[in-house]
Amino acid sequence: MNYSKQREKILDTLTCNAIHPTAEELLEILKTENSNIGLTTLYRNLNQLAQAGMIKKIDGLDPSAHFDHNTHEHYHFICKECKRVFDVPSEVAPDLVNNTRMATGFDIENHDIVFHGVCSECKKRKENN
Amino acid sequence: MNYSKQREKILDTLTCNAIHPTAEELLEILKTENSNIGLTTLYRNLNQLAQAGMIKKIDGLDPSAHFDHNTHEHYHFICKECKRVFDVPSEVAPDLVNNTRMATGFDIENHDIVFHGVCSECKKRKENN
DNA sequence: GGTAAACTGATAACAGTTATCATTTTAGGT
DNA sequence: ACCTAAAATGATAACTGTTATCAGTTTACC
Repeated sequence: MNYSKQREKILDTLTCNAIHPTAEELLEILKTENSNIGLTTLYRNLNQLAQAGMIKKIDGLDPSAHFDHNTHEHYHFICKECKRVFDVPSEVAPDLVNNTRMATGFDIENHDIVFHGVCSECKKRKENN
Repeated sequence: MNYSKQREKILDTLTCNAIHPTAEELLEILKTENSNIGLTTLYRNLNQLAQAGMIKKIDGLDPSAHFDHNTHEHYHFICKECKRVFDVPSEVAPDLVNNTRMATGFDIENHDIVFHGVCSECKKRKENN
């Protein structure tokens, strides 16, 4: 993998915008920063960075994939009201991989957990109405 | 929700083919059983059944969604070799929802876990080569 | 400085899914 | 049974997110 100006910018922008953006959302942010990166280039680099383990691709949230600069083990919660994506610490599922390896006998290389529900802010807002 | 011949057939076929098929796969199975159900009808009914809690929609496996007649709490493992989808019992993650509720303060309505790796059969096959 | 490999980005294609809508089926009341 | 309104069908067209193509540009290394 060679250096590229665009890839550096993409990684920077994702790191500074820890909101788990989709590719489209990231493109918008880049535009507002006067970085007109082509859509193909964006997708290509996001996939390359994910493959290299430098970012994480989150599937199963929307039709569209979200991207996360945080590569440490953690999970995700999506609020069905405001659609924001929140991090969930991996401690909520201790021994998950070991338990699953024992239960199934399979080699587990990675796993994702996605929670759906209502976040604190939206819960509060709904109660006040 | 009114009765419909097509919906009954779709639910039956999904129940008798517990392989977590995609919509396209299910359509193929239906065709071999001489049930020519329209693609739109299939998608509409799968979504309706999922909404009604009679089946489960599994996202985050492929680009395409898979469908599961088993609505009891359980998780999924997809083998990156043979692409088959296996069930994982929910006991591998005890107290997951409670822990997450405590850690985040959010209302959790549902959650999914997807494991990726290599299943026993494929592991064996690879070792013999 | 030259060259091979890697990268860009506009365009076109593609896959999975949903909207549209005229026709048919279902279910409940008279 | 019949009438009617609501629900369901399915062919077609549209839409969304993503990837392939490919000529031109940039990178890295001898």
